[in-house]
Amino acid sequence: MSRRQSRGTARERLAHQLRSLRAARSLSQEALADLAELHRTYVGSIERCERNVSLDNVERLAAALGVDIQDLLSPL
Amino acid sequence: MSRRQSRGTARERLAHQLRSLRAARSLSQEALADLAELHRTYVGSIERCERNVSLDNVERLAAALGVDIQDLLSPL
DNA sequence: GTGTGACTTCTAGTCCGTA
DNA sequence: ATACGGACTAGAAGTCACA
Repeated sequence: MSRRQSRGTARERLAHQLRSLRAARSLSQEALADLAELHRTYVGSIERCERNVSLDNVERLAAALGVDIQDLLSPL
Repeated sequence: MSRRQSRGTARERLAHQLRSLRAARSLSQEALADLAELHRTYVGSIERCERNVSLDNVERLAAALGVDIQDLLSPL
C-alpha cells in the first residue's frame, strides 16, 4: 500500500545494520570500535539506538566494515 | 579497478543530492528549511558542504523532500 | 564482551546581522 | 533568494567506572 517510505528510523537502521554486518564478520564491538577509531562504549550505544550519530562517524563505521554508507542505512 | 567504494564523501553526497532534489521541486533553501523545521542558514551551509549533519536531521530533510534517507546519500 | 549512567569537551544547530 | 560572519545554546562526541 505504498507506505510512503521509512522502514525504520535512521537510527534503527544504522543500529541494525551495524549489528548485522559486524556479526557477519565475527567482530566484537570492541574490535569494530578499534577499526573505526571510535570508543567501545560509543559503538555499543549506537547499536542500542541511543545516539544521533553524525555523517562523519557513519562514514567511518562504513569504512571499517568495508561497505558503502548507504548500506548502513538499508531499510529493515 | 574496484575503487573500493566511496564516490564522494557523505557530506558531498548529501550536499549534492539536497541541491538537486530541492531544485527539482523548485524549493528555496528557506522553503525546504521550513518543511524540515531547520534553520535557513543551516540548510545553506549543508549544501556548501560545511556541516557534519546528524542522522536525525538527514532524516528530517529526507522526509521534507519525500524521499528515503538512502536517496540523500546516493553516490555522485 | 556488553550495557548503562554520569560526566566533560567540542561542535552541531540557531539566530542575528551584512552583503 | 543565497552566502557568509559572529555570538550564542543545544546536543553530539568521546571517556570512564561499574554492573
